[in-house]
Amino acid sequence: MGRRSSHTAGELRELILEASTALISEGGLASLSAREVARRIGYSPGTLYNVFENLDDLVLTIEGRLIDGLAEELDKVPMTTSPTEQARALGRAYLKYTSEKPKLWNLLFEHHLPAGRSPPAWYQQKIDGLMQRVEAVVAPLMPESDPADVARSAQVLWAGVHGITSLATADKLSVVKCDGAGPLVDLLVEAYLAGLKSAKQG
Amino acid sequence: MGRRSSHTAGELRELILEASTALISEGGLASLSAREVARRIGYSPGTLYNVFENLDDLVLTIEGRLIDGLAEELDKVPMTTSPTEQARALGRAYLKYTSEKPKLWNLLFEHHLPAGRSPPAWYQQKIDGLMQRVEAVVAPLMPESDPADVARSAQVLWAGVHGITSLATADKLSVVKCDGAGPLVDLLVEAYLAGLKSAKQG
DNA sequence: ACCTGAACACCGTTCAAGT
DNA sequence: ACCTGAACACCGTTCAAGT
Repeated sequence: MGRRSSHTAGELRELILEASTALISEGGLASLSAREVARRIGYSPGTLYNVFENLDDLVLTIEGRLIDGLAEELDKVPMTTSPTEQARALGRAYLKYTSEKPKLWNLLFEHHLPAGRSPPAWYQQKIDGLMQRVEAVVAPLMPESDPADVARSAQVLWAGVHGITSLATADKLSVVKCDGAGPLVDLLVEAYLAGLKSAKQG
Repeated sequence: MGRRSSHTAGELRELILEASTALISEGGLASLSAREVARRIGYSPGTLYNVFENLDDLVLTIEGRLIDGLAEELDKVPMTTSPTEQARALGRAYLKYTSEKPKLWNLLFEHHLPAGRSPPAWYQQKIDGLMQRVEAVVAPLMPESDPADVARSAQVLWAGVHGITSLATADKLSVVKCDGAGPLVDLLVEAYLAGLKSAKQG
């Protein structure tokens, strides 16, 4: 049929991303299919491949937006309180963001590139950006420690919060009830940071 | 062709599970397909459906074996040392088990039942069994606390270790280098438990 | 330049038909 | 009783052909 021109290239791209995001939000990565996206936006399957290299490319783009969205939420956390309070707020923000659209966030863990391929450089940069936000909060709590120790402590804190939210939103590993995850995040942040302090003093 | 009888029902079941496990170990859940399993064991696709209800049923069976395998490893941890040392050993055992076959362990998080369906009762029981092992180690550290607090503390510890191993074996979220995960688990266990103690005393 | 739709090589699952 | 293989309804991706 040839050019349709009812949408600009940018609009078409947005249409595809919106439809894909909606599908994943409802049923996870397994519900995403190029043909279903094409159906929903009224184009043929081939059109997706004019805009994205393939489904992996499309999914990576969505993942990038998810990470950006979390970074924005973390930036809203006020930095005027005590470091421990900041860390708790950071953890709560992570929990809130990821449990509001759990299937979408789960995309970061469900989706794997084919064997040899590694994620693009911008992807790792976005992840690093998240980590830096955590380090900035942990650093004041460890004034005597070198940067490598601060980085490790931040990684552990981050991973711990991730672990709680991951198990809370998992449908099969419900060692944690989703409603009760908030207090668990608080407990982790408080006990872990208290332990860090006492170790440094002792 | 009719009956082949070169394998008993039990042998056939084992053949299917072995081929499936091999496929997942190599390329994750995405690499599993009923047709490929059938090809590898020299049967037709339909045969799988005489043995398992469907692929979800097959995958749940594999997941059950993975959980059992982890439980066995945890049971090898000596219970003669201090509770903190036991907890560290438990965390290390989890890390070792899950990072030896990361794609296989990832199955528990990649695989989702269809919308309405929930996992069988035995599944949750196996998960509970794991949690009880952690609680048994945490309980002596919190002699003054009621069982609910012990349970929550154990959940947080478990989730934290899971978070570290999860990020260490993830191919895209490498906030944690896989080699360096051991010390991070130690750090989490030690700091968190130290923090728990000081909170109880304070 | 942009989009289509047929084509190719795959899927999961069912079930009548064969031995 | 057990197994097959064709059938159905799907996939991702490509690309010659159309406007």
